Amino acid sequence: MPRRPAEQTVHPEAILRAAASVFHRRGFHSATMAEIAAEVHLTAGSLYHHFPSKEDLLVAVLDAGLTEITQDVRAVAETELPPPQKLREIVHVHIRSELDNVHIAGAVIFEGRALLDVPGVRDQYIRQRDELEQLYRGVVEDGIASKDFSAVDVGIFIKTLFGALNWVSVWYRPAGRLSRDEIADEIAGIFLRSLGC
Amino acid sequence: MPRRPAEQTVHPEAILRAAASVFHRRGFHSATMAEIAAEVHLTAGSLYHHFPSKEDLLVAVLDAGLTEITQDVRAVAETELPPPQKLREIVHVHIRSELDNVHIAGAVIFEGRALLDVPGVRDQYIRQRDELEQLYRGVVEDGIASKDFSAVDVGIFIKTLFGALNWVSVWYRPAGRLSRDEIADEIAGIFLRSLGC
DNA sequence: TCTATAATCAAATTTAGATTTGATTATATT
DNA sequence: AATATAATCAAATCTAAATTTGATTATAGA
Repeated sequence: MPRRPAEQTVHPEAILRAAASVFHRRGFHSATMAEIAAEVHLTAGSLYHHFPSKEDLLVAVLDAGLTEITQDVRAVAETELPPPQKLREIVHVHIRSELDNVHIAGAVIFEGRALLDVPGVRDQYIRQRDELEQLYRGVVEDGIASKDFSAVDVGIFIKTLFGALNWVSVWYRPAGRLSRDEIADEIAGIFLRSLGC
Repeated sequence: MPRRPAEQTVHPEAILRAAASVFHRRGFHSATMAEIAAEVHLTAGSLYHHFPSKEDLLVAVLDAGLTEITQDVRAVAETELPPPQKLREIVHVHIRSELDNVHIAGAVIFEGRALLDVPGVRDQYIRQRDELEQLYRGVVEDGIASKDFSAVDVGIFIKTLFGALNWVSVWYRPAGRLSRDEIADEIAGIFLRSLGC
C-alpha cells in the first residue's frame, strides 16, 4: 500500500562522505557519530536510520573508496596502450581519483587498519586491496616481458609505488604549488625512469 | 635522607616500547592503558607512576622514534660520500632504523596525526619531521648541483621517497622473501635510477 | 634494623560516546 | 483528504576506559 522513501532528505552518499571526512580528519576511533551527523545537519541517533553502526559506516567508506579507484585504474589497465604510457596514465587516474575524494582515500589508507580484526570485513578489504595491486603488477610484468621496462623486483617496486601514491593524500594541499596532474606527472616520471624509460 | 629510585623494576624504556607496540597494533585511540600495562606486567593505574597520561606516552614514543631515525640519517648525511652512495646509504640506515623499531616507527607514521591538534606537541612533531626532511633535501640538492643527479622536482621527489619508505613499515614481515638490507637496496636502486644513476 | 620513598595494586570515580527508545513531523500513494 | 511509513529528534541507557585514590609492599641508605 502507500509509502516510499521520502525523497531522501539526506542521501546515504552524503552521510558516507561526511563520515569519510571525519574519519580522515580525526581517525576512526576518535571520530564521533555526533560529529559525522553534524556535517549533514542531523543528530547522532538519526544516523542509525541509514547505517546500522559506526563500524558499518567505515565499511561503506572503505568499499566505496576501493571500488572507485579500482574501477578507474582497471579502465586504463585494460586498454591497449604500450606499458610506459599505460603506467603513466594509471598513475594519473589513481592520483586523480585519490585527490577527488581525498577524505575517502585517506580513510581507506589510514583507517582501514581499524577493521583488520573484524574477520568478514578484513577479508573483503584485503581482497579489494589485492585486486588493485594485481592491476599494477600486470602492467609492470607486461612491460618487463616486452622489454619496455628494465627488470626490477616487481613486488618491491609495486609496494614502493603504492607507498608513494598513498602518501600523496597526506601532503597534498589544493592550494599547493603544483596541480594534481603536475604532481601525477612528476611521480609517474620518477617511477618510469627507474624502469629505464 | 634515605631513598632512591628502587632499581627501576620496570624501565620507562620498556613501557615506551610496550606503548608503541600497542599504539601501532591497535591505533592510539583504541589502545587501552590496560593493554599497554599488561605487556610489561603492570596494571593500568601503575603506568601513571611513570607517565602522566596516555597522551604523554604517545608524545614520548613520537619523540623517541623521530630522534632516533634523524640521528642515524644525520650521521650519514654528514659524511663526505659522493651523493649517490650517500643517498643509498641513507636509505639503508633509514630502513634499518625503521624496521629495528617497527612499532615505534609505525606509531610515528600512523599515530602522530592523533596529536596534531595539541598545539605544543604538534609544533615539536612538525619541527622534527622537517629536520629529517631537510637532511634528505640537502643530499638531493647537492647531487643535482654536482651533476651526479639529473634534475628533478626536489619537493615531489622527497615526498615520494618518504611515502615509499614509510610504507615499508606497513608491509614488511620479518619472515618475508627479502632481508631488510635487500629491501633497502632495491628501494634505493629505484630512486637512484630515477635520478639518472 | 629502621625509615622514607618508590613501585605497585585493587577498587572507586568520571566521562565520553555508541546505541536504543519513544515520540513527533513530513510526505508519497491512495 | 487520509494514512502508512520514512525521517528525524531529544532524551535515556549502557559501557568501556582514562584517571584518581588510598592502601600495601619492597628496598636503598642510614
